[in-house]
Amino acid sequence: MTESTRPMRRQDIRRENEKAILLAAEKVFAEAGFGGATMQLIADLAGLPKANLHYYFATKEELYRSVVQNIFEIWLQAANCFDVARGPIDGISAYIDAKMEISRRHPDGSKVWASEVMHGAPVLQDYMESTLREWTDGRVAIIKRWIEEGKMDPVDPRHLLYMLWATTQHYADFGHQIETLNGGKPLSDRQWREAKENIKRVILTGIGAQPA
Amino acid sequence: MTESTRPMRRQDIRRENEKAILLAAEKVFAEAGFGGATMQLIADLAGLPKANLHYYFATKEELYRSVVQNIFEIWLQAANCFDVARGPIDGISAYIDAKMEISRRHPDGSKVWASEVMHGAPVLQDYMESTLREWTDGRVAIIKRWIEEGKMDPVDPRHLLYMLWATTQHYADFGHQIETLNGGKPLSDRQWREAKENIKRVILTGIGAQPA
DNA sequence: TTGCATCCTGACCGTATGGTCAGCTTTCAG
DNA sequence: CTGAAAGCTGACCATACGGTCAGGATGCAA
Repeated sequence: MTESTRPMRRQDIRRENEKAILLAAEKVFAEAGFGGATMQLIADLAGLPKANLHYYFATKEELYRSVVQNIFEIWLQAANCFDVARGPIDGISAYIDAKMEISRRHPDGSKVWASEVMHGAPVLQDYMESTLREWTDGRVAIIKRWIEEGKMDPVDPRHLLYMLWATTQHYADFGHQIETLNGGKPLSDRQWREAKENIKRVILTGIGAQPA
Repeated sequence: MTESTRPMRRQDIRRENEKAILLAAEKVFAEAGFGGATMQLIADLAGLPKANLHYYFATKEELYRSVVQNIFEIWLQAANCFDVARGPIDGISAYIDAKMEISRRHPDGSKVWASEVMHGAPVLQDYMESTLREWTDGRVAIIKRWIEEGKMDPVDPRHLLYMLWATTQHYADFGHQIETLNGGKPLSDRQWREAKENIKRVILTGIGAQPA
């Protein structure tokens, strides 16, 4: 393909192919769902023969699992913004920004994750019961503290988190709908900025967030 | 099956079978996605031989289309609450209640709709470009009027609508995640009430809604 | 009762898909 | 240079799926 350069090292080959496959898989799984995706389609998009996919990922399930895990990592990383913050304005603003950026940059990943959860999390149930639960409990504790410190109104922390997740992910998962309602065009830079601002403003005002 | 009663009328047979098939299909499509769903599974769940499905619905696509259209109808009906209202507090409250009720009563339908949109609305693109667009434009106009009349802060109407959709549908589409984080149990009546109240409170406060 | 339209279904078919494998080429340590 | 390990792939296979169909069962109008 792009190889007019010298032959690649073994290591590089492995890394590049896995990356290409995962990227292609993410897109195909997002567009067609697990059931609708075919190894052939993924192979074509990755520019590899189908048999080569099975050399790197034994089964379709294994490949799918890798894709979903990748998303989950990214998803969790957005949490950092939350922790460092001194109060709801900092923390929630940063979290919304981070999650909106994920929705914009990794819409396919977001869709695969949504699909996985919608279908009852067949591969990631264990993650949800361990990692996700811990993560959520941690954030709930932070929000509770903010409430106790009078930094925001007494809103149920869980429902607030759901609201944050829902609102930000919507821009990825329902991106096609938004695009259609936007005259068939993707949101512009300006529109993305407006979206973020609107969400932040409504939610921060809505919970009565006070400057730290 | 349940027929210890007299033979059914033709009309009834048709209606009941179509209903059973659509219900089963909704569930299977929701759980497995279009690609993952099989006619055999739907047939089993509906308690009918597979061939009988094809007597009522020629193809899998046709059956799917019927399911998605059904959802879309329900979805649009929730709009009425919006129209009758005098101001944002009435209108948005009622809309949130209606959509939350849909999320609770028709989670499968909601998932199928979400799936359809996530995959680029292959069957319902035309609907989105006509009916949905008109509906949205109408609601945007109403919200704009409310803003002009000083009944709420100048929030971008579209992003507000997305926020309403996202937040309410989240409880259906990501119901499994919420359930997992709720200790593996479905939300109780009380928790559903709390969810509604939280959403309404945050959003109505967030947009600075004034009593009509 | 009769005739017909509707309703039903087991058996079947072509295709597409996930996965396998034997054997090839390429890299690289010693 | 050499041999073994890693990487690659066309051809193949079993299965499962959507869809068909011939013919039987059933409701119903006349």
